[in-house]
Amino acid sequence: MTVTLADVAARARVSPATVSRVLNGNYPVAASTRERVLRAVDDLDYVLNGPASSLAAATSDLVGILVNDIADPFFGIMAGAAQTQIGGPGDGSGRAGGEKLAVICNTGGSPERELTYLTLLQRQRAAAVVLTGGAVENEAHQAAISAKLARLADAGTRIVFCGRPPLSDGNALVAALAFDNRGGGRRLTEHLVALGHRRIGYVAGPPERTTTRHRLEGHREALRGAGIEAGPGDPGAGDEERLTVHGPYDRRSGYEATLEILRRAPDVTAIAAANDTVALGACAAVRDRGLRIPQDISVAGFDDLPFSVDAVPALTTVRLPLFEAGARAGRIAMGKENPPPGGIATIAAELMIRGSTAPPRAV
Amino acid sequence: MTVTLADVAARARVSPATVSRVLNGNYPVAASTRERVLRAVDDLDYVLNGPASSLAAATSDLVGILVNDIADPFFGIMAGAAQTQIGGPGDGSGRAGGEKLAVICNTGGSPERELTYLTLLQRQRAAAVVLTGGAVENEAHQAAISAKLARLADAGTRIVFCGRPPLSDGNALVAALAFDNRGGGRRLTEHLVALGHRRIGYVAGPPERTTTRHRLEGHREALRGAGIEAGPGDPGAGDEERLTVHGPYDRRSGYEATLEILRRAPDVTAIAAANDTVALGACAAVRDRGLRIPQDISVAGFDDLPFSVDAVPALTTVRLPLFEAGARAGRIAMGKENPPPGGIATIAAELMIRGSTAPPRAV
DNA sequence: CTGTTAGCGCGTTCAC
DNA sequence: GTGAACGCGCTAACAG
Repeated sequence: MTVTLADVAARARVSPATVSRVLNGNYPVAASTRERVLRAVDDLDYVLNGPASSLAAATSDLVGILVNDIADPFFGIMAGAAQTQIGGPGDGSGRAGGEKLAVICNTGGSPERELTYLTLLQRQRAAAVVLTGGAVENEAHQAAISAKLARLADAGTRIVFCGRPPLSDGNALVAALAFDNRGGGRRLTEHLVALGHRRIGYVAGPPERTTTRHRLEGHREALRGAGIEAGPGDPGAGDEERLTVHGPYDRRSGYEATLEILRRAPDVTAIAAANDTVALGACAAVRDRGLRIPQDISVAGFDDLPFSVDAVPALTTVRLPLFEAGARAGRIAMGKENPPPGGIATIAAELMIRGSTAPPRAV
Repeated sequence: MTVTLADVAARARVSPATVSRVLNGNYPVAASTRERVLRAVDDLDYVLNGPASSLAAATSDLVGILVNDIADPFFGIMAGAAQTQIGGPGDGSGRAGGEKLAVICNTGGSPERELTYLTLLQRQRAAAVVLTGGAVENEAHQAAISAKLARLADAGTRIVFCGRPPLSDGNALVAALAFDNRGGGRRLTEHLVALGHRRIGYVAGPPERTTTRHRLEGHREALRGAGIEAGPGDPGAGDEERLTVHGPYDRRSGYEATLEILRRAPDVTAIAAANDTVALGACAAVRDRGLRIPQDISVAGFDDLPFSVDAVPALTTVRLPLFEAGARAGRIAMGKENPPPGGIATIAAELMIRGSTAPPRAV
């Protein structure tokens, strides 16, 4: 029923091995023979049997890209960029030569699903795996992931982190491209402080995520640097806790967290959000409370997603080179580019000052 | 080096066949034996060899989801929703039983890459393929896609369209979930007309996309219905052409197209955009020209992506149930739900009236 | 440069 | 309920 390599070989009057060789292109074959084979392939509409090929060669052309939430452009941009480097441009014939199959797997932020996907990719003997975005900070889970990655690496799967900090256990098999979330968070809050803000609300992400923690740490660093954050026992101690509200990385959470902050501390003059999506929700909450941005309250985000520049007023935020990072991760996964020295690169974050932040109202 | 079924069998003191049977669970096995086998699996950290398994069984657990642009939440939402139905919740062990591997493939809107991905999926003997979003209206390409899908279906791959119109050649092997883009476009423009608008600019998508065409057709239908669009020869004929500008589905294109429309026809009182992302660019352009929304110019979008409600003013748009449609497509692909009667279902679009549209200024 | 020969690891008949 | 044997379709040594 289905046409096999042998059928092609018969039609081209060559041996199966020769057909395999022209298809994989890794071996010298006479031009005339190759011609004949290719014609037979087209005539018969032959498509390689992937599983058989993978079994025999002990490798597959599958590359997995894991993301927390594919509906979030933060991940979509990185994953799409990685795919451009992996999938290859195609040759327009749809014949698909030595192309890799770059596929995106959506974990929904669940550690279990992340592990399941890794197992599935391991089962497929994936050529490489790219893990994007913040990790969940749970020791058991981290250990499980690390162990799983070690086995994958062992089996020849290349592992790349993108926008994700290196494993805490120093697993050296992994190349990591980490964003400077802490530095970005710090510079953002320094900017707010420089404008004159002293009471700054912070809408944080889910508490167990590395991204959340690093951005928040940067924020606090800046407060401490400005002498704003009080130590325990000082008057005003605990303020920083009161002004920080955690929640998922979505619009609604930003909306509600901001209302909560405004309730707890009506005198805040600025809100920093853990990412742009959340910041949008924060803006809505601020406006619904009848306050103007930035005259009454400044709002800032993080990531610089495409829509942020179109917010009204345009969102002050921290730009992460998502596309570039994704593309680079893709190239490393393909072996087209060397991993960074030491296996770890920190990618700079750039402060983008726009209209949503301004000096606080004179009191 | 790598542990195989035989190793597990040896450790459990059973035959390889028995191990295979407990792993696939489709065969009666004594409880005590199964117990022993599973323990051996865990002890040895055994992971099934996917390619070998697929080769022997002539099926694979791969399900492909094709999208035009994964950085666009329009696709991210649908693809993520489909994956929730396909990937299964996992059992928390990371062991991965009979799970399918749902993977997203980003075509970047290129017909060639679409074809290449289909070939790659065919090569992997994918269990199902979900194609999302508008198709490219090129006869040669349509035919190629249709032929390819026919072969896939032939090989037992289930095919589902999601937010994509059925094949024009009536390929009946495909279940199609189509959005009512035409009806949505019509109702949106009817809304503008009802507000009193007569000169309405239209920022269309790429001309070769079905989505673009259907939405535009709906728009024109509404104009004609209101007696606004003139026939050829009438005074004002060609206006509708002059007021329509095509471009990619991105923010920048919306910005530039809007500037162009404003240049061509400074008297337009409303701009309808082909989608929300484009509408955001349109809003920016309108504002940069010193015009207010909606007092001077109304702006409307399409899709009702999550950020649209947070635009200022909130965007009037047409809601498409992206998540629900994606999930349903996923279920059909898994065989958990029957295809719609006749293989085709049209999914309704709902007009969402918000602050960005209002009656035109009295002249 | 090309053909021949052996498996790759598992699912699936068959027997028992 | 379990084991033995065969073959899925292809690649990777070898020869030649």
